[in-house]
Amino acid sequence: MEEQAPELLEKKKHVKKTGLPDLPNPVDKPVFRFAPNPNGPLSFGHSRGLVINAEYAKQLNGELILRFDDTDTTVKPPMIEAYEMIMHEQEWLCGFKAQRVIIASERMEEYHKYAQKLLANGYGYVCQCSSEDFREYRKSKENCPCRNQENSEAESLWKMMNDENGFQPGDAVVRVKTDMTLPNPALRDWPALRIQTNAHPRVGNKWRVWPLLDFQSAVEDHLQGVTHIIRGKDLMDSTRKQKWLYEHFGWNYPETIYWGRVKVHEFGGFSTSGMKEDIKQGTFTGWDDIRLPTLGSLKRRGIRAEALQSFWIEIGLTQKDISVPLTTLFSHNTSIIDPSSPRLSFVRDAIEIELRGEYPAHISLDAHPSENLGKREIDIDNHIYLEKSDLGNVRLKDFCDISKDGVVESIERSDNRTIVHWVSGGHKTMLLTPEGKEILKSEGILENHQLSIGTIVQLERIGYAKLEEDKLVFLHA
RNA sequence: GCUCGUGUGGUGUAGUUCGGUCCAUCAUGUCGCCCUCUCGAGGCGACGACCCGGGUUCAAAUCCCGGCACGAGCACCA
Repeated sequence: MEEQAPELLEKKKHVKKTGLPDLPNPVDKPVFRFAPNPNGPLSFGHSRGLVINAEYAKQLNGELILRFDDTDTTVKPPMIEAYEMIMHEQEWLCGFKAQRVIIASERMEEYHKYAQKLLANGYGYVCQCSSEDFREYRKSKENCPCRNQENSEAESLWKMMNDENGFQPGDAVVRVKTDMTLPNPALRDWPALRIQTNAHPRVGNKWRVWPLLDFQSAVEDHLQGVTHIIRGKDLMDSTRKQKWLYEHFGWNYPETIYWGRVKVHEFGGFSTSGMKEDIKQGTFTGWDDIRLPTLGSLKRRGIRAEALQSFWIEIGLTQKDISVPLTTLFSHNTSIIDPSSPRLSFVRDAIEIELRGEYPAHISLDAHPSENLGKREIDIDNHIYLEKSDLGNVRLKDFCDISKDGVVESIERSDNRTIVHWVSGGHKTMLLTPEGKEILKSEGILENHQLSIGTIVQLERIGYAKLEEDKLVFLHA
C-alpha cells in the first residue's frame, strides 16, 4: 500500500478548505440570480449576495442574472437612476457583466398571466378582507369567506382589481391557497398581488395590480430557469411559501442555500431610505460620501473589488448570525493594494526644525520597498517638518540621525533610536477620515510628488489613503 | 405567543454527512521580537475556542435527549 498509494497513508491533517463550499445538486449550467430593489444604489450588505452568486457562476461556468425587483411603488419606490448605477456596480464588483438583466416592472404581462392562471385553476382567490380581518383568520386558523369563491367570481373580481373604477388599493388582494391550519402562521394563504396606483418611474400607470416579492420572484425564477437560489435566511419562509405556488403549478423549486445575518458595527443605523433623505438634506454629499456604507463610497475610498470578493468568500455561507469588524475587510484590501501603493510622507501636527551639520541636499528613495514603483526625489533644504510628538533624538527615516535640536549626528543609522517620518518642503493638505457620522479633518504637510489623482498611497506610519484633487481620503491602516 | 434557524478562541472560519488520524484548521485581532523602509508595510513568535447538563460508546466538536442563549418570519416591503 505504501508503494501503490502512499497518498492514502498521508495524514491529511487539518487542511482548511478554501473558497466556496461545493454547490449542492450541481448541474451542467447552473443559473444564479442577484435581485436587488433599485430604490437606491448598492450597499456593502448587497455585496455579499452579488459576490457569492457571481463567484459560483464564474467558477461553475454558469450564468448570473441581475434582476431588478421593482414592483413596489409605495413603500420602497424605485429610484430611476439606480438601475444604471447598480449595473455598473455589479460589473465593477464581479469583474464581468451579468449574462442577463431582468427588470420586473417590464415583465408584468407574465405576472398577470400567471395570476390569472392561479385564479382560473382555483389555486388562489381574490380576497376582499382587510388586512386586520385576515390577520384574525390567520390567527384562528379559519378560512376567510373569500376562499371558496367560484372561478367565474374570481375572474370578475380580478377585473375589478384592474379597473380604476373598480377596487381601490386595500380593497382586495390575490392570495395563494396553502392551508390555514399550517403550524407556521407565516405560510397561511399568503398575499401574491395587490393594487397600487402610484405611478411607477419606468412604466407609469400602465398597471394597477402589482405582484409582491414572493409571487414575482417565484414566477420569474421559474421562467428564467434559475437552478440555485442563494439568499439570506430571513427568506426561509419565503421559500416555503413559494414552494406552495410551485406545487400548484407543478414546477420544480430551485436548490436553495441561505446565509445568516451580518452586522458591521461601523455601519450600524443606515437604511437606503434614510440615506436618500440625508443626501437630499445635504447631511451627506452624495451616495459616495465617505461616511456611507455604499459600494460607491467604498470604491471611492479605495476598497478594491477583489478585497470584497475574498472577504465574502472567506466568510462563506454559514447560517450563523455574525458580527464582523470592518478591519477584516481592510486586511484583505491591504494585501491587494500594498504592492501598488507608493510610499509618501505626511506630517500631521507639524513642527519645523532647522537642520544643522553635514547632509546631502538631495536624496532619492524607492517609492516602494520591494516593488518597482519609481523614485521619490527629495530636495532637502535647511529645515524639515516632524510630528510634534516625535521630537527628540530620532532617525529621520531613510535619511539621517538627528538630535532633538536638529543637529545631524550621522547619515548612517548609528543606533536603534526611533525611526520617524518627516517632510522637507512639501505642501499643506488635509486628510479626511470618516468617523461615524462625522468626518475627521487633520491638517498636515504632504511630501511633494508627481503621482496622479486617484492613486492609493501608503502614508508612512499612518496607513493607506487616496489622493484627491485637494485632499487625502483616509482608507485604512 | 406561534413557526423556523443558529450555537467552535476577541472576531470570522475548517472539521460535524461516514464518532477515533482533532491535546481541534486557517485568517484576523492582541502582545512581543526583527528590519539603515514605517509603531499602522513586510518577516518571525506567543496568546486564545468545541453554549450547558445528561446519555450511548473502548472512544464524541462530531450521535441521542433535555436545557439555555441568540437571530429571523408571522407586512396589501424586498
